[in-house]
Amino acid sequence: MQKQKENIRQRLLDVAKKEFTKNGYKETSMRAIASKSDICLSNIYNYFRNKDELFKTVLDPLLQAFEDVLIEHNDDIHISMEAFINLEYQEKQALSIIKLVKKYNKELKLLFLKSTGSSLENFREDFIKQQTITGKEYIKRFKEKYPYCNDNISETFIRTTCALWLTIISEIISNDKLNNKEMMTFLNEYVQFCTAGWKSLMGV
Amino acid sequence: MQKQKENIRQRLLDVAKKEFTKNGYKETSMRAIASKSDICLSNIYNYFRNKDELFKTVLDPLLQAFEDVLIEHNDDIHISMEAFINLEYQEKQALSIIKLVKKYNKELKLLFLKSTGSSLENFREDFIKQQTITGKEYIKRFKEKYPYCNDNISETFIRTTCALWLTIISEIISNDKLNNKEMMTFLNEYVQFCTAGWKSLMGV
Amino acid sequence: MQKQKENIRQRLLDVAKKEFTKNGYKETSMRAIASKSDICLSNIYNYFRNKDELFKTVLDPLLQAFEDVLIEHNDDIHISMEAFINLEYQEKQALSIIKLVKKYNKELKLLFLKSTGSSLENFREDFIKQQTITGKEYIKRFKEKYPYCNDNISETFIRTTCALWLTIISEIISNDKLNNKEMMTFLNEYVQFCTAGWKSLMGV
Amino acid sequence: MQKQKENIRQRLLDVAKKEFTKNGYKETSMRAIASKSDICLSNIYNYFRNKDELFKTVLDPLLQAFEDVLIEHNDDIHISMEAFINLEYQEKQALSIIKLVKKYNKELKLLFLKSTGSSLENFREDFIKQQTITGKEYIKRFKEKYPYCNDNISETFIRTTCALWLTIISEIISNDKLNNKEMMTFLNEYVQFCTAGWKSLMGV
DNA sequence: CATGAATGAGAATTCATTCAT
DNA sequence: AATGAATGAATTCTCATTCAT
Repeated sequence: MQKQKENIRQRLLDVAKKEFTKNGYKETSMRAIASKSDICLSNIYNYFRNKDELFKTVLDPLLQAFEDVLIEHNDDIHISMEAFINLEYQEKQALSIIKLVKKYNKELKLLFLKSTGSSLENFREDFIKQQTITGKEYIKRFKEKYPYCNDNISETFIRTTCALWLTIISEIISNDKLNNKEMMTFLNEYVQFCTAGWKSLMGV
Repeated sequence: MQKQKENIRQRLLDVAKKEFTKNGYKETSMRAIASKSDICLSNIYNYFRNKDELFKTVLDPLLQAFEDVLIEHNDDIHISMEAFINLEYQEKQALSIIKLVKKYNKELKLLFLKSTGSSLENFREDFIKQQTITGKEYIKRFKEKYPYCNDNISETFIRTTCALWLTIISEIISNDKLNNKEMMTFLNEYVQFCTAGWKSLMGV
Repeated sequence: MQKQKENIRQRLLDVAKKEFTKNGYKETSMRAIASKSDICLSNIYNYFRNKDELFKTVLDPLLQAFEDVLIEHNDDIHISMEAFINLEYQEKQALSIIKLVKKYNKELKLLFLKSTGSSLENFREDFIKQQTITGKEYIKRFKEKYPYCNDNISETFIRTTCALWLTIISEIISNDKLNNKEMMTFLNEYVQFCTAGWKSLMGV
Repeated sequence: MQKQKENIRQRLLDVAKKEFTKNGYKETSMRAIASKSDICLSNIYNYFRNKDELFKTVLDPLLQAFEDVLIEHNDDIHISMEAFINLEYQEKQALSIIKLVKKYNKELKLLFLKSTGSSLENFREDFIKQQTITGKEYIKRFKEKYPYCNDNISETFIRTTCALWLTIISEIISNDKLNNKEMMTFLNEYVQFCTAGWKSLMGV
């Protein structure tokens, strides 16, 4: 009995993910989810309060992962030149992105490209805002450690680099055919590009 | 043969721009446009064949400007180190972007952020595709002129820089309060960042 | 001035005929007629009271011709074996049909196939009814002249032969490619078929 | 997965048949069907995908019957003089038509007289085309069996006799008050008429 | 006469959600 | 928990016609 319930719930989530991903939040109807999952339309409401909650539940694992990454990243943060020089460190970062992207490819697409109309439609914007704060803090502490560096970077530019981060992810997930090696190549280019950019801007 | 007074037409376009910008294409109803402009719903259809055409007409000036910029840019293209070194040239480019963004702030927001559901919803993607082709061509010709440079850049990365270009614009338009000076500061940071990045990547 | 008026009126009628013929009464909009004739929509109402009147005016010549044919036919009616035997007479009849069909091809199509929704939509039915009465009268008088013949023909059958008459016309007008010779061949087959049929039924 | 009770569905079909028959496909609105059947307008769409499907479902039994008749008739076909001579055979044919017409009186009216605008609007035309092919084939095989007969019959005439077949049906169904006996009388007249006609034309 | 503008009724269809059983 | 049924608001769009100027 209990198993049966989970069964239905999972089937709903699977179908919902698929449909939401294919057509976006707004263009996916509860009807469609019901019929494709062979579950009575009104029965869906026994499992999820409404469409938005179903949507959020679909994205829950990704949202969790995002939070984990942020927490880890913030804990991990060590203000040092290392981030600019240590390629190994950078590669590790890149790999963790790839892992995330691989695991949550569909969900990322959904969250960033297809969530208009849902309560998560501002996630991208919110995320950027938060990351911008973190970025500013980072530069401030960097300045404290390396006083000769230039910390006079406009907030807009910091925002932009955060947005770029998401643009990168969007690019990867939009491009279905990238294999692991191509991803690594790409990320290395990106890392090299940004490293040079930041060094130039901060005068280090 | 009916010919409409510009009066009404313009009022419609104004209200439509406002509403579309506020709620996006899909979430804006013809009803709303009608009532906010005090024009009978069915009367709208004497001026625009349908919602999509109204939307496209709102964006027409911007689309025109885009085309002009592209054409001019392509004509203008001169493969040279100058693009990397000549700050004056870069500043000129930056200024032309600022002008575009200032003039079409709302329309840009609309086109890039709120056009889902309309026939222009793929504009961003199409634009990136086209620009990627131009970018690849540019690198190829650059290599011919400066054979010692590295032209081994992945297509994905080129795509990303094009996307970045649009991300930049999106950032500027999302941030309503930027004055001219802040914009210039920001664009200079961006130019410096990218210049350093490209130099590093291409080994020049 | 007067010329101008006729000009517009005629242009309207021409375009209306074309559009009505193409899409039928109901599916043709006044708007379409206005725009295709480059005449202001509301101006149409200076020439025709409403859509239905425009439609009827388009069909007026045909309706006139129909009336003429009926009157002539009724005057002409001479109850005699001749109608069954005299091939020359029959050929004359056939030719007059061809002439009518050739001249009013489009109008006939319109009247019989595309008038649903207009006040003429029952023309076919009304015409058949009227012709049925004539047919019954004819048989009655035939019986008076040739008492040994069988006049016990059901009304339904008489109706059917009238309907057949219209079916014939519909067939000819549906088949755009028939040339004169083919039409004559066809009509002769029809005449021969009906002659034999009637002779058998009436026992003459 | 929703499965509907037959109850409501049937009520809808009944009302739809009535309304469609009264006003034709185009002039019958879903609104009207909803209100006359006391079923919420939007609820109809839980039973039928759209107006056209509702219409086709109403006519489904008739369409089935038509297919059955055609198949049976084609199997049954035996090229012989019998068709011209054997009155018993002809009467059998006539009776089967009567049965069809009695059973599907309303549906036939609907299909042939009121389906403009629906996806079945060309049924009559399509049916005639198909029957014309069958007719030509029949004559060809008849000629093979009875070489002395005349097989030089124009396609247009064959088409016309097929159309006549439908005209007959239309006549019967237009005339609501015919009882069985009158129908038989009428069909016998028709059979006699056609037999004589065909014999004359084919010279047998 | 011509015309720009308006209009109100009506069309089909979709949707998320609710409710009694 | 499951389901059939219902619903009301919303959507885009079409149309014949009228009216003041």
